Amino acid sequence: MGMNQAGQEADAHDLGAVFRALADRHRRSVMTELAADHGDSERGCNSFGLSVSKQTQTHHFRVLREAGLIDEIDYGNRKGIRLRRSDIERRFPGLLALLEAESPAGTASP
Amino acid sequence: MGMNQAGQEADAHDLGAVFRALADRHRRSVMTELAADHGDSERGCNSFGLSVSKQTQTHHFRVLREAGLIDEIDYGNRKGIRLRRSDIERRFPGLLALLEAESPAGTASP
DNA sequence: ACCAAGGTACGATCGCGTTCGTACCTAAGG
DNA sequence: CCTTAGGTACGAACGCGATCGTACCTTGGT
Repeated sequence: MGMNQAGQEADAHDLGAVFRALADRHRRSVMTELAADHGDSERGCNSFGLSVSKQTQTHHFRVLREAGLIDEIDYGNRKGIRLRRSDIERRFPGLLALLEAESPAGTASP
Repeated sequence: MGMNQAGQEADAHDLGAVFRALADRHRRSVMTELAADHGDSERGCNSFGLSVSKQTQTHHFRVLREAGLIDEIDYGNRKGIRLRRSDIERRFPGLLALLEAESPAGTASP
């Protein structure tokens, strides 16, 4: 029983925390990628190509989690990142669309 | 001819600048009030009740202007603040709705 | 002309967030 | 068991942004 879904924040009540989270370049790029993937597949935290140390990555993902934007699934020695799409859409409708529009493939939709 | 509409930024190209601008408590309260006023009336910069010095107010309004969120109309010894609603809606549809939802009177609509 | 009110420019301070170094933990594999 | 890979905890350094003090400018009133 070492595995749990530790870390889920109750909710993103605070729009300020969300804006502060999205003010950072790296965190915004993570959210942009997540928002663009409508399949909401679970991602590894190395799959974002962040050019910072792993300690800093830990910091950034924590900020995103505490803002209620992502879930971090703890597998012990691995970590899964999942977008809290439905929660975000409920509290802040349109926010993910703003991020998706910033995606490199944002306007490319056959 | 001392009066001009000095200071209009071309546009809010950068979503990062917008999020950074809205990350601050005082600037966000200004934008919340502006977003809630659908009449888009011109406001004086003292009408927001910001609890900071006037130098700091100058700073905050400049950040909002440089992010493309407001226009500052220069009357010489007075200043007018106006929301760039149509521009914001075009570039970042839904953003003002997010802010308006945070308004104290957000859900109160007769 | 003078003065008061509102605003800006420049500079300094100060706190917070980002970043990384070191050390430690956990699971998977030889 | 030991090693390796991924992740976290703690703490320090660094930079940037928020804030204000001082000084100066502009307009309107007296």
